[in-house]
Amino acid sequence: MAGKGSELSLVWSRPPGFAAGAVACESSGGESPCQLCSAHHLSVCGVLAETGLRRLNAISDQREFTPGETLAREGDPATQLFNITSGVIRVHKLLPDGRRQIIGFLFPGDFLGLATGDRYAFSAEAITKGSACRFSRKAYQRLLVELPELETSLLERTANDLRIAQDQLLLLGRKTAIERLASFLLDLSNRDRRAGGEGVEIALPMTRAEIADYLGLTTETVSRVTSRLKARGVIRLLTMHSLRIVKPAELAALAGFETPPA
Amino acid sequence: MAGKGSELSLVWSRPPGFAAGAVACESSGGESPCQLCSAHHLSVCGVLAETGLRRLNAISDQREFTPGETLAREGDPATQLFNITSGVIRVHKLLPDGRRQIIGFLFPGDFLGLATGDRYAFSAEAITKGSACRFSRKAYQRLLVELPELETSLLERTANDLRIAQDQLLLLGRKTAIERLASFLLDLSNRDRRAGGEGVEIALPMTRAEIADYLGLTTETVSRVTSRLKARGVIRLLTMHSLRIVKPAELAALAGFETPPA
DNA sequence: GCGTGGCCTTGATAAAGATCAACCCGGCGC
DNA sequence: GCGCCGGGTTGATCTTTATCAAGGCCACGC
Repeated sequence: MAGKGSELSLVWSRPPGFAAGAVACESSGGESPCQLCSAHHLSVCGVLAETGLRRLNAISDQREFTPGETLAREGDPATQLFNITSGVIRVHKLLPDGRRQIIGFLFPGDFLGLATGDRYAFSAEAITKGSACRFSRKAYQRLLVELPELETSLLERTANDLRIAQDQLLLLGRKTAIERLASFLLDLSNRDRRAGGEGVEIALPMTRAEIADYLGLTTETVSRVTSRLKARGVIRLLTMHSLRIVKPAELAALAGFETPPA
Repeated sequence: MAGKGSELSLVWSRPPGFAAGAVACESSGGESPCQLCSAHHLSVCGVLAETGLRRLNAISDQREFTPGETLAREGDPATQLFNITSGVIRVHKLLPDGRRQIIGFLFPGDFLGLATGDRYAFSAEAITKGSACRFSRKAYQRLLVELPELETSLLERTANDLRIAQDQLLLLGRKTAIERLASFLLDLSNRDRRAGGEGVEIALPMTRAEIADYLGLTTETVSRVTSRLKARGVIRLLTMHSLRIVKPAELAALAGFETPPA
């Protein structure tokens, strides 16, 4: 009763950590386009062998995007799936009066679009220019049946996204403004480390307003709290869109990071 | 590279809506125990045919629980998975100083325990007495490889859980106290309807403190806001732990339900 | 039947963060 | 070069919700 007729509910997905796979799915026209994709080792498709990759490639095309461009709109039919190969995307939900909650920021290797039901439950817009592999949802679902390792990988990521969302529930429900910002900066730091960086110099491609809408705060509060962290010598602003973590331990302590009591 | 060695990251899962399946997985000792399970049509295992069910049943045992009992503790090795067959469970995370965020309430048919990494990222405790099918995580993961329809079903549910979590992000990040409570009551109403009820008389098995920790509020605020809804004639309290929705439309309007602007 | 404890409600006050407002700064177009 | 504009910071005030406190209700045990 499942497996073939079931409407798969895909939402969006990030690498659970270091993906161990080999290659990815950017199709740029060369003889093995996915092999050249710079997001290969971070993507769901990273688990696929030559054959599977070719099949995935066959149903994908490349989509470039520029800042402000919309990839998906909340409420629209969810016909397309994306695998981000470069650039940064923000994903958000709106209330009728315009209040916005940013659900997440997507970076290369993240997967976008797999929504419960047949309509997007969120909007996705580009923050920077970039590119993504685009799939028809139907075709992707059909392929999933035939590539169980892809389905397993997707389940893994979806479960990981769920864990991340649950961490964010704790943040939004119970953390103070400074704890929220500290947690956010540590997340960015960890992401940078997973991508091979030092996790010390952090890029902030998003605006203060976007950070605010992600952390359930206002721009003013984000700005004030940033200043407090700066004043305490925990961070140093390099430019408007990059900073350095000077005291990682103090930042972690402020974040109340994942340290349940005895 | 995936599919067999991959560490599956199972978290917890609910029915995406009406599950169309046939039978479920409670093992009570009869000749086809799963067939008799009252949660069969709500559970992941609902998609399995006779053979698959028997195999699942072979690796499961029945676990009864009483109010206050702990099924999983945040930080402990995540060795067990549960499929709730009766009763209500609360799932929460803690900050070092004891602040609590309830991640969700689990009802019959919900799936619990599939955590990223090898430790539970949350605690799960019984609110009422009840029972669950218990599985070893390892055995379950092994079985998933052989029962692709089960894996598909699990992916579907995990994606659905993710959508629910994202709705909750919007609630915690951007909704006011009264909007949060209204949304919560509508969720319970919808759940009741999916379980075959009218969605009008709502059971509240949890305490005010638990509602507060789910909605990112305090007990006092939950109590005050409940009183306001009562005063406006939107709801009527029947007992401490059940109420009637008198004006569903008004409640939905207050909840700001999923109605993004034009 | 009475006392006790847990849970809930309501009131008074306090605090965190939102809102309103002014100003700064840097980039861009003209 | 100058003015404009979007984004960011900082300050003053206001609002929402938390916190502190008191009291009510109900179930349970003795």
